[in-house]
Amino acid sequence: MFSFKSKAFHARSFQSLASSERSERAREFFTGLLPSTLQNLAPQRSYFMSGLRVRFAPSPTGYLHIGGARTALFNYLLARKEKGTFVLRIEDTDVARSTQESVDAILQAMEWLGLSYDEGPFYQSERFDLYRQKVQQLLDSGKAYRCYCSAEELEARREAALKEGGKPKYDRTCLRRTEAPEGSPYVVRFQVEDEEGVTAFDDRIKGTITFRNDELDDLIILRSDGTPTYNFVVVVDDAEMGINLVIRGDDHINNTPRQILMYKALGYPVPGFAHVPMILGADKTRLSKRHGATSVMVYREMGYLPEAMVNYLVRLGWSHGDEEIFSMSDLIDKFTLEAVGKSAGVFNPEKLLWLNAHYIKTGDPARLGKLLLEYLAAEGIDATRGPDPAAVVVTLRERARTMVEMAKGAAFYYVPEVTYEAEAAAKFLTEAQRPVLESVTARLEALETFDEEAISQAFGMVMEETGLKLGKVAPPVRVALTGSTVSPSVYEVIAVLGREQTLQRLRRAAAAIS
RNA sequence: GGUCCCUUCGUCUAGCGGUUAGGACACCGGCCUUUCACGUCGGCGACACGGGUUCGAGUCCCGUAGGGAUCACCA
Repeated sequence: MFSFKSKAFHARSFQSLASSERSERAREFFTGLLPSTLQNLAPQRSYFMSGLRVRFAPSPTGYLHIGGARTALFNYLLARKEKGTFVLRIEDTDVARSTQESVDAILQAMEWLGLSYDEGPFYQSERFDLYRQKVQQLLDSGKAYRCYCSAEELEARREAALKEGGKPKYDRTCLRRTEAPEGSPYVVRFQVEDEEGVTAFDDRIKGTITFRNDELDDLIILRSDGTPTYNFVVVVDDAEMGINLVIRGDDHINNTPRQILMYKALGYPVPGFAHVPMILGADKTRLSKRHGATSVMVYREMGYLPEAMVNYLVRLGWSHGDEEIFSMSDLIDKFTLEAVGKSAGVFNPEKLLWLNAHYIKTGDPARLGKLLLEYLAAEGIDATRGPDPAAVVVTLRERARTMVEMAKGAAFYYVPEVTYEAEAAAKFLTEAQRPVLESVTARLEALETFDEEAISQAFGMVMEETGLKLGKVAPPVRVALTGSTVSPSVYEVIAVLGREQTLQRLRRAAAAIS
């Protein structure tokens, strides 16, 4: 079983936990599952978990986007499948660009998707003491050195090197420096040793990847303002938090060899790596705002269900034979890194929409009914009075692909007075149709039970009486009840609306003909 | 430009030396039908290219081309 090496981390982890109500809740949840004698072990980690420790480490500089969500999902799925531990860490070492709003947005999006974590969220901004200590360790052991070159100098040298066709690599001016300039600002660089050698790792998705060490730069690990940089803290934290498999976007492949060198220099075991391919836009470039919505929470606003998003995201780059539909528990059962593809995938909103329609069609009407209320409210419709939302969902679920579409389609049920579409009224609310409306009104009024079966029979009698086919009877009724020529089946609409509303709308329509 | 990664229908993918190269989304058409949908049946449509290895390559190897990522005191 894993044990924490660093006292500093031990103390700080509790500090972070205490700062987060969410992780308190997670802790209580797991604690409740344990025998009372073991409960005081629970805060650190649950005893029934396996050794796998993975993490999601977003940078809080914006909302949770599609790509990040998929990375988080893969981590989550593998942790749950292997009964491992899923750690959430907030990478906010760039204090200027990080915001609490972004942290909240990311947490909210993960909750919406159903991605729960076991430890964290840990904030790197609260762990600077640890990082400085580790920088000092490297300095003391001669594996890092101070560099006094200014950012402007470096930039100039980089450009010069590039212009001559050379590599924009740090020239190690300060490694050879014998006398440190008194009081000058400096950064700390990690020294890449063994320049003749290679650094290789066996990526769980991509296979073996090898880099020549002389391609690697002496990267900056501590800025002149004393704050550490990403490539360093990610190593320290992943090691200190006992992460043994790093699942992240493949834009990090190029960072991996120097991170491995730092693990070794700090005396840490090197974790496994799994680099998941990027998500591209339709033009095959990295997904960005100009490709449309990339924030997962914007999809919620657009009426998407979280299970559709999860299902779509996982199938983008992963497959299980010919299967397309996966619930979260299916995925926890079936997900493997071996079945993750190597190549980047194009984000296809059409397929997401199809999946969303599927989950609307098959979802629990009571749950969707509650959701519908929220989307109706967003449309400015008060649905506190009127038909049961669950019944409304049943009439609309086969013709709405998003909850927003459903809300628009459901509006007529709840408006106090239907607005007739001009063309619909002109065609179906005319003197010629008045007898039909009156006959339907009379038959429905006489009904003892008001269900679809009885309603259907009533229409049968109307057709007999008037000698008209349903194709002539239904349209004026539809317009009278919904204001539109497009709606669910009129029988369903009548049943859901109820006798009182139906008759009232029928009479109003007949009266409107004049 | 250097380095690294990738390459089966428009898109997501199945395939793990022998298949009429399968499925899904999208698109087109038929059927169903009280509107719109749903559903259902069918159609269109791919192994980037060139060399090898092999009795036999989408599958293995090497090139080429194309695409992507990365080269910061961002993460």
